[in-house]
Parts: sequence; C-alpha cells; structure tokens
Amino acid sequence: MNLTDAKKQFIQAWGTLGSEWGINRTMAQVHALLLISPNALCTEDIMEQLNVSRGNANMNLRELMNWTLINKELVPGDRKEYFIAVKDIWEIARIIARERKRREIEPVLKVLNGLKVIEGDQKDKEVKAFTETVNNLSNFVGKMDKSVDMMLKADENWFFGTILKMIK
Amino acid sequence: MNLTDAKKQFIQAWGTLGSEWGINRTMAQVHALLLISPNALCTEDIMEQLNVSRGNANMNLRELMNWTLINKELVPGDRKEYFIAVKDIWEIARIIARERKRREIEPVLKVLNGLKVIEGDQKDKEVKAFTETVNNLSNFVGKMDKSVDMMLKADENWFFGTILKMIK
DNA sequence: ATAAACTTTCAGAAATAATTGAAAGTTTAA
DNA sequence: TTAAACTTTCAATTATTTCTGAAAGTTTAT
Repeated sequence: MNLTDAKKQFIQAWGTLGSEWGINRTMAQVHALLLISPNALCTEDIMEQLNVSRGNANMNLRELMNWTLINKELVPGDRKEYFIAVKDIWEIARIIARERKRREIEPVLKVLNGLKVIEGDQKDKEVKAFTETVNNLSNFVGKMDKSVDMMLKADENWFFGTILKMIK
Repeated sequence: MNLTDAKKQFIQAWGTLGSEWGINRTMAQVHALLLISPNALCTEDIMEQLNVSRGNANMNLRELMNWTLINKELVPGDRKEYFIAVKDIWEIARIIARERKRREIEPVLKVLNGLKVIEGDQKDKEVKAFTETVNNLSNFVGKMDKSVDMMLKADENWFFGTILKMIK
C-alpha cells in the first residue's frame, strides 16, 4: 500500500474510533492527521487535507489544545499558528484517561455517593434493591477511579510490565 | 431524599454516562431502571416509567439482550415477557468490557496491523513518521487488548486486589 | 493610523441519530 | 380455526449534533 492511501485509512479508522468513544469524529481525524505528520501543520493544511471548513478546523484544533493532545508551534518569520501533536503514545493515553475520568467517572461517582442514603424502610424490597445497587456501583466505580489514578502516576513499562505479567 | 426522586436521578445519571460512551441514552436508562428493580419488568412497565414508545422500548430491550446485560424471565400464567438485569457489578463490567473490546479495540488493531508495512523510502520523513506512529500505536493497542483479556478471565477480588495494591 | 494576515464566532444549513406509532407479524388458548 | 395477546418492524417525524462560511475580531508590520 502507498503512503497516501495508508494515511487515508488511518485517519478514517481513528475517526471511527473517536465517534464510538463519544468524541467528535473530525476532532479525532485532525488528531490522526497531526499524529502522522512529521512537522507542524497550520489551519489551512488541515482544511485542505480533511476537506473541512475553517470554522470546523478551528474549533477542533482548539478542542485538541484543551485536551493538551496538541501544541502550538511558532515558525519564525511566519504569522500563522502551526500545530503539532504529542507523539508519545503513553503520554497520549494518560491525557485521554485523565480527560475521560474527569468527564465520566467523577460526575457519576458524585451522583452515586449522593444517592447512598435514602429515606424509607430498609425492609421494603424496592428500597433495599436500590440501596444495594447504588452501594455496589459506588464501590466499583470508586475502585475504577483509583485504578485510573494509579495509571496516571505510573510509568508505562512498569504498568504494562505488571499487568501483562499477571496474564502468564 | 425519597426513593422516587433517587430513582429518577440514578436513571438520569446512567443515561448521561451512556451517551458519553457512545451508547444510546435510552438503552442506558432502561438498563438503569432494571438494575434497581427488585423484580422483572415488562415492556409496558418500561414504557410507563421512562415515557418512551413501544418501539423504542422494544428495540432497546433487544439490544440489552444482545449485550447479555438483561435476561428474559417467564412468569407462569402470563404471556408477557419480563426482563431482569444481571445484578452482579463485576459481571456487568466484564460484559461491557468484552463488548467494547469487540467494537472498539479489535477493529482498530486490525487496521493498524494492515498499515504496518507500506511502500516507499524509509528515509522519507513522511514515511518514517507514519510507520513509527502506526507501529507504536499497534504495540500499545495490542497491550490494551491483552489487558482486557486478562480482566475478562480474572476474578474481581484478585484483579482489584492486585491493581489497588500497586498504588500503596 | 491602517491595511493585510490571521483567528474566532455563530446563525443557519446539513447530516446523523433516535423516536414514534400504527400496521404487520407471531404465538397461544380455547 | 380464530381472535385475543403480545412482539416486531419500519416509514415518517423529531431531536441532536456537527459543519459551514461569511462577518467580526485580533494582531502585527509598516
């Protein structure tokens, strides 16, 4: 396969993955494009290569900046902004884990903890079933949260080293 | 807080989490409702409690059956189908992990592996950057895949026991 | 100052996804 | 049979998300 087709397939695949994750498809595609670019690209480059409008390109670049998945790069003697992606996969994984924890795990944990104590007779099976499920979930999600924290602090080799060793 | 409000909040929170995951909001809400119900519910119950149409209720119940997150329960002397959720949180986690692995990790891994070898001069920086990113990603996603496999085989206490011990 | 170069915003348009509800299909009891 | 009870389907509608592009905003060089 040639580079041009391979790039297209990669960008396409990354975009699909993104949307299955609840991440904007174009944002994922912009990310993919920058991931495989040896040098920084400007808004125009993105617009051309992905066939998207200026507004769309701009918005998704900002969002990727918010996630800290990409950085601005200033080219001396050029007024345009250029963007370059974080290339270290473990760093990318940590950024995504951090962001998803913040958006998904933490708010749910907060709600669950707020629902732990409810009024009513604990002998009522409705009340009992509710309390039990909420407690079990809160306990489980809490452990997930802690596990992600650990991953965020850990070093890649140690993390996968330990995890994958368990498999054997 | 009283049970009725607590239920509503729980269903709402679970629905939001679902849509952040790329899972149909109503499917997540039906799941939430069944999770906290001490007994099996029928389509009518779901329609009433969530204010959704018959078609919608039916489709999402089927989808939850596909995921194996809920089961049919037959009530003797009643022709209706009743549904009851898997209540064990670890079992639920495994089902979701299995399904997301199948839908997200596996297809991407397949594409990545197909892109590992491309034509062109390895000294060309475009080619080099592409190959490097694809190889790194493929390696990383492969490890994720293996890690999920391990989790699927493991027992909850052992899994979190080991993971959380690492944190200390 | 001001004009060119560049970035951001945002109302409307387009695309995508979810939902409805009635009709068609299926099963069961008598 | 057949008719009632129940489930499934799907075309049309509604809701939600994403995208466009032109206008407004900002920065920089002269």
